[in-house]
Amino acid sequence: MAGRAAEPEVIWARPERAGRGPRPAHSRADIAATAVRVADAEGIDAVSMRKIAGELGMGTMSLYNYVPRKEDLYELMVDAVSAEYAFPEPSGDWRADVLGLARQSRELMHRHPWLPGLMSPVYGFSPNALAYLEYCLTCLDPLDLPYGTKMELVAAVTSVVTTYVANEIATAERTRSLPWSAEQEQAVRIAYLGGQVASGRYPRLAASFAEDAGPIDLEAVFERALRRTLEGFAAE
Amino acid sequence: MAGRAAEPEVIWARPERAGRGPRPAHSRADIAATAVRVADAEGIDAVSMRKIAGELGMGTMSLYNYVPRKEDLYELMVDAVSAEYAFPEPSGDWRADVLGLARQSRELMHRHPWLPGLMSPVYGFSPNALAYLEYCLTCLDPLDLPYGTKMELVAAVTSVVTTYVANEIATAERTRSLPWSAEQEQAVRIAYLGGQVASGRYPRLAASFAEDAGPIDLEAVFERALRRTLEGFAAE
DNA sequence: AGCGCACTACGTACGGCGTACGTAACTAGG
DNA sequence: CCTAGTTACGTACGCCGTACGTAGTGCGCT
Repeated sequence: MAGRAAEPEVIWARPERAGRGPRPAHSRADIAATAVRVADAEGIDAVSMRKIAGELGMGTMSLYNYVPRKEDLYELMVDAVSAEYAFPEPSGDWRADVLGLARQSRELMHRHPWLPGLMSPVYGFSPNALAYLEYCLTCLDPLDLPYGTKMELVAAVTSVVTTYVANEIATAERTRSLPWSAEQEQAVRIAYLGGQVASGRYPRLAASFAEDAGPIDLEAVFERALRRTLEGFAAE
Repeated sequence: MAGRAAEPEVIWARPERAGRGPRPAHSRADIAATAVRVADAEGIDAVSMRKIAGELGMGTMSLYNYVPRKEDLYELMVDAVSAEYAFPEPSGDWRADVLGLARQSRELMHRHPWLPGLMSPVYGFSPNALAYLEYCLTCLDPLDLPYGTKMELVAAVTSVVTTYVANEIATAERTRSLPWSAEQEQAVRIAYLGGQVASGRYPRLAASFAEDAGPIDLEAVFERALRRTLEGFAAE
């Protein structure tokens, strides 16, 4: 008889400790914490099965007993940092509560800059994700809308937060960790962009660049985007 | 004297044909089109420097004469498919025009499912991206807002489109191309989720799942998200 | 005109990656 | 107690991006 066909995996459905066999030497929490530490310190590309196994003092392939595929390791990481959320008692002002949560998300992503890149609809069912979602819905209790719409609100906020913070992080990361200086990078981009814009093919872009041009306050942009998103639902 | 230090690269600033040396045997357009074709047919993971060079009939390392880093190849790809946009004369109804553009984006991403994953603020300066941005601003001419705010509108729409279509594609892709059937996957996820929700720890989630539960119309969700986003700016 | 240099082309090689597979030790359920 | 399923781990395969060295080529400058 052929071996069993591959089965769908949801890592959260698989028990941490199997009945038979030797007692596992490590816990899922250990593994996740190690991967998070490595990613925070050396970037997400440093998170390889070899590296994490090494950090844990186990052979590379032993890690596969705990984490069947690398993607699952990412899933563990996202769940692990999601435990950092604080869920204070909802105030009754759903807008303020959701804003607070979004700000927490932003801080979380700044603490773990690899997080936006791992955000995926697929990871939406980890234990801490469920708790997060339940808390969001609790904050939205005062809002008289069907749950379907509330879910869309949560999705919209998540989308805004993820995209905007990803942008913040991308620009910040490019500043450091590149073999050339930020000034050089800026100079090259400005020179190129200036040339294009000066060509006259993009009059509105040119006008846009000419407009005031004070330094962009990323946090203010973030707050505005959030408020607009919430207003869209408040009006509903 | 040591060799020159690494210099910042903007591929669009580097001329396609250098003055000296033999005439290049391929064009950037060829290369981009080949990479797009491979990504469309076999997925973005099939786009490797070796593979693309092979498809073009050149040695692997020759490709590096055209594309200094793999990231630049991605940038070429994004720019290439951005040429598929149609830019009809703006109607004067900025909302309708922007909606039309967003729908074009959605279709573009469905034609090239790898596109959302390559979207990055960094690629915002390719020739076709500039043309897209200029056209967006043209559509927004009737709207009396500073260019800074119009740029935020464009960013907000882009964010919504990218996130939502990425979700659509992720769920669709997981359905095919997995070694197990969609029904199995569904069954496992439902079983796990059902168990969690039934535990009583997530009463609002449970209520949400219980609510009507007709099949989700992804396109309708997309349209609603867009309209809410635009309303946020119309009210400003 | 002709020289030199920047460029094209390409093979080889290095150090990584994810992970399939085989083997040995071990422990809990029947 | 036995045995089946688990843990642990080394080896190996086929990929990947790309640094580097070498050879040939044709434009720009003197």
